[in-house]
Amino acid sequence: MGKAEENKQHKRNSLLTQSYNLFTTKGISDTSISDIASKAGVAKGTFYFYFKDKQDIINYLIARKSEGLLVKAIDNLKVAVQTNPELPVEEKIIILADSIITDLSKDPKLVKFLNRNLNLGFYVKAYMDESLITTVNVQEEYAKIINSCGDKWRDDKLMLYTIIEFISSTVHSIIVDKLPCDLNEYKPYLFDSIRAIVNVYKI
Amino acid sequence: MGKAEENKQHKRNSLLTQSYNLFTTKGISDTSISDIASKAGVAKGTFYFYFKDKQDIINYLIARKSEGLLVKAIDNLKVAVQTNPELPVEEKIIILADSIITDLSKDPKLVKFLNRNLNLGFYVKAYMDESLITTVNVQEEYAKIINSCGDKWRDDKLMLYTIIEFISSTVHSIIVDKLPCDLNEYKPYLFDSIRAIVNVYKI
Amino acid sequence: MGKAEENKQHKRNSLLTQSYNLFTTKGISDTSISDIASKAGVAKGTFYFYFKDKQDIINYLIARKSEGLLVKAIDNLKVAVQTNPELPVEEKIIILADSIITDLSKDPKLVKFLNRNLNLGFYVKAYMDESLITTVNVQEEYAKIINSCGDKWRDDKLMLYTIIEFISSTVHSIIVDKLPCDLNEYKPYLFDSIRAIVNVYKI
Amino acid sequence: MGKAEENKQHKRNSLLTQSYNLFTTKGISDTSISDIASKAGVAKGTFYFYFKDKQDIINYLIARKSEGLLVKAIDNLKVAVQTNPELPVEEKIIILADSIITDLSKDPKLVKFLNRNLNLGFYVKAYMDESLITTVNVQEEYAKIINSCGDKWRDDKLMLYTIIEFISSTVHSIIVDKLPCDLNEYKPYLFDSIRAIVNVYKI
DNA sequence: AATGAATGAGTATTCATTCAT
DNA sequence: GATGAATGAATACTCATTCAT
Repeated sequence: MGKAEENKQHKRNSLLTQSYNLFTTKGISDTSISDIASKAGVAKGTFYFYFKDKQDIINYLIARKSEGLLVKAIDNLKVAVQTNPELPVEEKIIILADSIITDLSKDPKLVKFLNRNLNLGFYVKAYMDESLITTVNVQEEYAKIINSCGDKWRDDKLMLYTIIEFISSTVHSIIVDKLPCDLNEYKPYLFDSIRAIVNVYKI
Repeated sequence: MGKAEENKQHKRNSLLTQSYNLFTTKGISDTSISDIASKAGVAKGTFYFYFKDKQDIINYLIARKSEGLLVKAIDNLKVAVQTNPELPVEEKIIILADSIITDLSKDPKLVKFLNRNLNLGFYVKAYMDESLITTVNVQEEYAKIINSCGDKWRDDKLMLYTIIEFISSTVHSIIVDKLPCDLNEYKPYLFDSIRAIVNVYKI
Repeated sequence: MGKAEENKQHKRNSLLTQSYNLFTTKGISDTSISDIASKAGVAKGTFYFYFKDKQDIINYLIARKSEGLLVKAIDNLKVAVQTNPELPVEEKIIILADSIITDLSKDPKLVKFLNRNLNLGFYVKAYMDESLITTVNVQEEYAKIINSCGDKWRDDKLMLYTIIEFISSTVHSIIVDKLPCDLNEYKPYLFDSIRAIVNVYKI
Repeated sequence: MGKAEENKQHKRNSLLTQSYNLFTTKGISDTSISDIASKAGVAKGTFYFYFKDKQDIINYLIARKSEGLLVKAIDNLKVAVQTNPELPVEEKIIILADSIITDLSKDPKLVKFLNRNLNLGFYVKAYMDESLITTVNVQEEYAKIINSCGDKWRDDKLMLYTIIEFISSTVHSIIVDKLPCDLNEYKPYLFDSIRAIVNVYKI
């Protein structure tokens, strides 16, 4: 990567970082492109050199942020497996879910920003390649985990979709609106529900 | 209700109906108050006599539409119970869910409009009273159904919350984006998952 | 016309007048809607209440201005006819043409603004009714003049179209660019040409 | 011409060709320098190496296109003269006019692009030399034709100016707006009018 | 209760042009 | 000769909201 290319990456990153800050503090619709550009220290037109429009940068951010959560969850799982190699799949998935939920609960602004769109980071390829340095292929990693045990599945992709949707939607109201109850109160139900869903997909 | 009062209700209804049509065809952000007023045949200023702003009318619409779904589901359940009085709770809930999902699948524009906010129609009281003629108290009815059987629950409200979030989030992507699979393909998994979740909440 | 209606007409007129001044001094594309609104003493949004966009107000102006020329030419002809009632058609048309050309030569900015679009004021009905107070129907008047004599025509409307195009295009370069010669030098040729064209259309 | 020089000419030509395509399909004001550069396969900055700005390239195009029409008309006339050497001037001019009109009627986009500016190709020297390979001096050729006969003229240049303006303005509306009548219907009047104008300039 | 004229802040977006490489 | 990243001024247009009638 030449010096010019480095500089481009740097500006692009600055736009992503600053826009995320503005989106989560002022709100998406109250953040103008002008705001973003000036916070990032570039001219307004420069924004349009790097991103098509506001939705474009939002999509990159969702991808980036949700992939971050998913990658960190995998890392946490790997550690847990080292100390306890014989974990059943359900418990592996619970560990993943717990990692994600814990991170989200620490960052309500992120929850609000993702707005039940966690799945976008998992499924929508379009926004992943360019913005991320990670070489981890998230989908592949999750497939590995699910299929590393002796269990057979009715449809493993559908199970993952279901669980991610389940987590991101139930947790959203609880973290953002603190309704209908506290997260800690909800967690046991949530984890039991996840275990139950996993069992539905087992043959 | 005097003639004047009737006229007011009529205008209010016209605003609600026409705004829903515009929201679902042009999209919410591409629909202006001006559009709504002119379609409803009233002056722009009149809109503000009936509703605070755009979000206000949206909330009334979500309440109206989702309550409609929930009420219809109860009706369908009542019919089913008449022919089969000994239905277990799980199956009652499946009948409710099936009614809601079937209605949603027939009306993708409604799904898009509700945008995973089905719960709003269930929980947010504020927008219910004025806009609806129904005298059915939805929450009460659901409580009755769940507790009409011998089963005891760890937390019946939380169960309902969980199931409604679960349905509205998983079904949203499937109906709107037709991803990751077809609704008919997903239904068996969905119903099995609901049954599993119900069991989680049983003592 | 109520007071409110009068006020509206006044604002509309102010927008037309001020925009014409700006268009002819700064040029059309260098005049912004903002400029027009502020000169007319109204808010930017108010411009859009009266006119669709810049082209809309331009069309009204062209109609207004070119109709003005055509109406004045008729008036001049009427005077000439009073002193000399037996004028042949050719000479009547020359008097009309002379009136138009004389007015144009006194106002090069108008020539530039009309930009060979004199015909628009004659043919395009859409922009005439609202902006003009005149009750003179220009087209009808011209038809009367042409058919007031014993002559028969192959196609009187086509003749008029031809002559107006002829005048507005040849005179444009001469007045705006002062090329290829002076207007006074060109006039005899122009008038002879008009007479010749008139003869072409006589049966 | 060295290889580098050839390459330059090639790029210049590409810019001219591609900009003409864009101007006539998207319209002049909806075509940006960026569009032109990318279609021509060069960088944005390169455009400015070859042309001053948008108007500059437009002028070259008008010159190129209208000179093309005028040159082709001369060729057609030469052929006609071979079979019929005793043609009177009027008819020679009609042959030229017919050639130009026929070409224009086949290419309404060109008519729209030239926008009554046919004369630019005839008179404005500035844009002729560089862009054209033709060694034909159009003005000279036309002078030759007009003076090849026994006739004497009051002012031959003015006649030519008048006729070209006359053709380009009347034909413009007819081809672009299809108003006030069809070209074929108009042609006899047009040709008769041209003959009449020619006679006006004869001594 | 209803109107609709008026507001003017606000925003996205474009684009010609420059200049360091 | 060529590039394309960067600029930032410029502009059209929208729209929620108000308020005198």
